[in-house]
Amino acid sequence: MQDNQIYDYLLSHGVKGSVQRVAVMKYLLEHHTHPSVDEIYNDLVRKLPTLSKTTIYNTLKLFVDQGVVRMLTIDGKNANFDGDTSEHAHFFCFGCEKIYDIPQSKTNCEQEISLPGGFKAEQTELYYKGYCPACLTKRDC
Amino acid sequence: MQDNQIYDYLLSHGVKGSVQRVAVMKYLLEHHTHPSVDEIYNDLVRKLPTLSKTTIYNTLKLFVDQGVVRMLTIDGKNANFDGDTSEHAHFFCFGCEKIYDIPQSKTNCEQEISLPGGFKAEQTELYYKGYCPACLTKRDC
DNA sequence: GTACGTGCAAAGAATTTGCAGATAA
DNA sequence: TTATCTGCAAATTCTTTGCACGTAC
Repeated sequence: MQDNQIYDYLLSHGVKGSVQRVAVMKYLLEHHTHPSVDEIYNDLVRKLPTLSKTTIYNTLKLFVDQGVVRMLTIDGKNANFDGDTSEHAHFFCFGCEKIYDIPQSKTNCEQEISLPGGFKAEQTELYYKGYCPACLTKRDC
Repeated sequence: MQDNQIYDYLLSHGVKGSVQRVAVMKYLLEHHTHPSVDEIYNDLVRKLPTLSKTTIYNTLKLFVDQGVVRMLTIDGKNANFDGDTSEHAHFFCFGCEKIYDIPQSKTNCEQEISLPGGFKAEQTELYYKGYCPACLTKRDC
């Protein structure tokens, strides 16, 4: 994906671009690994040697506030980030500690409807935790 | 609720009791406020002046591992704890930053079924985020 | 007396803040 | 120019660890 496409993508979400911001957004669009701040930083600092972790924090906070990126708190330790804002759930594997995308249809979880008592949800996060197929095989259970 | 009932409740979940453990469990059963480590500590230290925050951490970790307590990572900052392990979702209000319980029926979210590709979920967490009725009124929207 | 629980102090890790220099419109 | 963005260093906060003492069976 071209940098100027990403620049426009950010602009359309109310975020002014910069070399660093485009790099972070590009990273999230190309890596569906739900990276942590550290992972993003360690990968990007090779291409942008002067990059600072503060900038990663600033950038991700901005992206999350503008709704360009989702923050996941599934692993209980670090925050993880997802450039895919379409409706889907996440699965955290206790074995390999990776986060997997899980399709989430209205049929699977009708989350918009029927919140009682006037609660109004702007976001929904559905987290599953357990063992992924590969780790299940290793453990024989 | 009597301390010895709580002692037995813990024992039935494989946790040996102690003054501190019973106090923490009692606190969680009596306060449905989804408290953080600090809130639990600050309240309990008045009754148990020698109480240490390390003990709260140790105790909660033990409880979560044994499935007596649920850990919530909904607020993105601190961990919160819930002594109610029955199936229900949580709602985090951006205004008052409180966590509310939300009924979660199979109809609302059929989470056990149909995880694709052999994923096997042991836990499910459904988080809503938005504004609670009181905060919605204040903001007029 | 042996194993386990508790609590202090220190260490470690993650994130935020203050501010000065760099950059872009 | 003028506002905004970046990045360093320090500060803060949250959580974990190591270890000595206490407690219970």
